[in-house]
Amino acid sequence: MNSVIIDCPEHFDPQKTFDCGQCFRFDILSDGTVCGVVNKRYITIKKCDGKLIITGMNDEEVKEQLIPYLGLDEDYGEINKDIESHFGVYNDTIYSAEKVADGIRILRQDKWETLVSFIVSQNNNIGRIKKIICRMCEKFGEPFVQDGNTYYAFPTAESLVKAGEENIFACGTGFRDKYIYDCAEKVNSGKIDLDRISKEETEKAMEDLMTIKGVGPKVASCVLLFGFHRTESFPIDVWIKRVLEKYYSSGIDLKNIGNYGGIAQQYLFYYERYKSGGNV
DNA sequence: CCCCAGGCGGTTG
DNA sequence: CAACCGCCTGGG
Repeated sequence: MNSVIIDCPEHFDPQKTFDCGQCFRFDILSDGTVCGVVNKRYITIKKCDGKLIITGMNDEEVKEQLIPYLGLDEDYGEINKDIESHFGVYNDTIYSAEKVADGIRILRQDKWETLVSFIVSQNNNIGRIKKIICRMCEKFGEPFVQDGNTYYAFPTAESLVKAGEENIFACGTGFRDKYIYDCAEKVNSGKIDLDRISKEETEKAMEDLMTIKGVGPKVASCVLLFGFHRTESFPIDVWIKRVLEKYYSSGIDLKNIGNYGGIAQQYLFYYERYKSGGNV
């Protein structure tokens, strides 16, 4: 299998990036290789001696698709400075978090896939989220063959509508079956147009996403951050709630955290889970 | 056995 | 509008 080798920019760690909870369809091997499906390609990424070794895509695909997908076109040195200027005024927590979480980048994932994935994620744990999504892909996603192995694309809205609530439930979704179905129905019928939403102001985009059953403030802001690349979106989950109480108890103005507050959120999230000894 | 997991919808006071 | 409660399910 031929591979593409490119220079790895500073502030990029594939392992942390794919293991920080923003995506659910990737595996990390014991040697640190990241594997998963991106745009109907099964790819592997490994960082080695300042290089990235990539399989599953050719030079052009890496350049056109993978670089933006990984967010390698962004200057995280500058982003970190911006984050520090907004969070550093409260205390030094953000500096510690940056140190631990350095290398995480916000991926540019597919909007639809991100939306469904974070509906599945509610009141759930990562291991089970991954299993559910995997089963949904195997049952309703379009298969493709690469190097003699069969892989699956993420199912389309149409295919989930066709599948129906019961078959969605059979993937182990539990009570979220109705939510996923409602979401698929709204996207498939055009009631929800993700491309249109992607052009809206963040506030309005939040509102529109929350018309889908099972999408509240947390899910919507995760979808905006991870699927729409709204890096200012700051999802508040139980971990971040704890972080805010613990380190920012004297208050923090969440309306004024800059254009990269969502990336800071990922740093803080990773930091807190790391400190709790958590399998991050 | 109980508790919880990167919430949300529905119902109450 | 804040506070609560139940929810599928698997793992600790």
